[in-house]
Amino acid sequence: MPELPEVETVRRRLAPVLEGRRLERVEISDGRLTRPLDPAVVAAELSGERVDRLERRGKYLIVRFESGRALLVHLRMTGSFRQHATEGDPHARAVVRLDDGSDVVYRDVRRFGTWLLLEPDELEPYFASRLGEEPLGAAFTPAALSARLAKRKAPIKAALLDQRTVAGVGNIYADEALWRAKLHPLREAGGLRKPEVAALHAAVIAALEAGIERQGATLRDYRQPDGSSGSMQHEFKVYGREGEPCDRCGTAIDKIRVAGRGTWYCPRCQRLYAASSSSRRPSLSSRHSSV
DNA sequence: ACCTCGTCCTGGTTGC
DNA sequence: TGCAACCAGGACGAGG
Repeated sequence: MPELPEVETVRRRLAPVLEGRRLERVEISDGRLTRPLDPAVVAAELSGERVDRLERRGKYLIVRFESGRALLVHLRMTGSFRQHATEGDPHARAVVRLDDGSDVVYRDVRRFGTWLLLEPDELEPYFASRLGEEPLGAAFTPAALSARLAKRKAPIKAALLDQRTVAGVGNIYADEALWRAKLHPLREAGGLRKPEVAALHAAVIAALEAGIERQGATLRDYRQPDGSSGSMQHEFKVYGREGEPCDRCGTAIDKIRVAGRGTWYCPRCQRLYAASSSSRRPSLSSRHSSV
């Protein structure tokens, strides 16, 4: 499940390999990859293009060509790139031969990943309708996040998974950000108070930056293009840690299901309801009796 | 307009 | 032991 930190790590590794190179030949062996377009047609269109820059927007990799066209790659669950072909790899779905003679292999066990070739004027509208602010960009402010959450009745976890709220957050980093912000995943998105939104804003950034610093998390299939693993999985505060103690308070991490996704949180640090007033100030009866 | 849920996919794990 | 059922989940479209 490559999310923003994993995709950014792939981008950084692949950029020096691809930038400036001409795609000599492209072979696509998975009929689903370019759906609904014929993969042979897309492969032929890609052949001869020269890579200008490798960029990222949310979880999308953007291969920008000198022609102005762009190949949008979404890795979905199990998509990955390898700088070296492995003989007889059953999950290799495409091979790109570069003009320096090297091959870049795209592999994807579950075949959810997609390649979409866009003309120069198609890129902007494609993202505009699908993605919110880039979380590590200047436009992602507490006010911007607040505006995206306003009046939404959905649980905050569901809102974070919606790419129009903030681009690039997936199931893992949503849980990690909510833990950092001390917010229960079922809190109503539009009901967060201003300081809570501010905390969430900072938490999203912190969680994603921690992931990038660790070169992503390696779970199941995700690998970097050179085959090495990220280490963020060892830093998870809640994700996948059901029953283990919370780093802050020692309470056992709980697992629930929100928006159809496994969701981990600390039941003590991340309360759904504010602590009852009786725990903070004397009850009516005790005040009366203390006279 | 917003929200929830089913769909797509395969491989690893669980349960009988 | 063998095999079926279940689980993982990002984006999208259908339906409420």
